[in-house]
Amino acid sequence: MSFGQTFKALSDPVRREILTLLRSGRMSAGEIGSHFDMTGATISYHLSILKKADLVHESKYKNYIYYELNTSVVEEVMAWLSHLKGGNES
Amino acid sequence: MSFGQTFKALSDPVRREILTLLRSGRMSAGEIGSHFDMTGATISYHLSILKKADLVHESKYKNYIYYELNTSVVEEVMAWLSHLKGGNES
DNA sequence: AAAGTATTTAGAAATATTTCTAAATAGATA
DNA sequence: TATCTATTTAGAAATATTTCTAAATACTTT
Repeated sequence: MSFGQTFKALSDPVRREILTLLRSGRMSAGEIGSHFDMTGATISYHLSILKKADLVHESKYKNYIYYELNTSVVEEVMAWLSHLKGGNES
Repeated sequence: MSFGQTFKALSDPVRREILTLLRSGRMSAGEIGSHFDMTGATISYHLSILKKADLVHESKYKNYIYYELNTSVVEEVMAWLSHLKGGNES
């Protein structure tokens, strides 16, 4: 995991909204796309960025690809931020 | 404050390193720049991004401009991330 | 006031990001 | 098997980001 990749993934409003949608559970690519006024190809691009940043995991079922939040990376980012404001250890 | 701006600011490695430097206290622009193999103009550009994201504050003394971390925005970002992984309230 | 030091601003070049359309892939159903 | 549905990939256009050099600003010291 690289923080650069993770923060870059988090820097786009569409991707943050996708993550927010996934708070309530796994969702297929198409279902995610239906919340946005964009082509499926664009949504797929954003999902690939989130996947590379390991912020989501995918699983296949029938015709669909389901995405779900990976909270462990979210926690790593929080730990980095916590260290930042944490004071002057090490 | 906009999360987009904040995450974008955090997505660059130079800017994350500047913030890490500022963990140990305020520092002048030149002192910050001396830690990088880049022109002062480039460092100034990065500082302006951090400033716009409200991640740092500046104060002037004599010839120098000092920068320091603004931890309150760091906390707002952490709160957003916490909400993300937090489960399904609201 | 003149010269020096610290920092920013302007403008340009190289690179990266975001979006689209069109085509490709993969799996499901008729 | 042929076709339909869901999703991704490729390629291109528009926009944004990062870096540099050169010049401008601002404050200090001589």
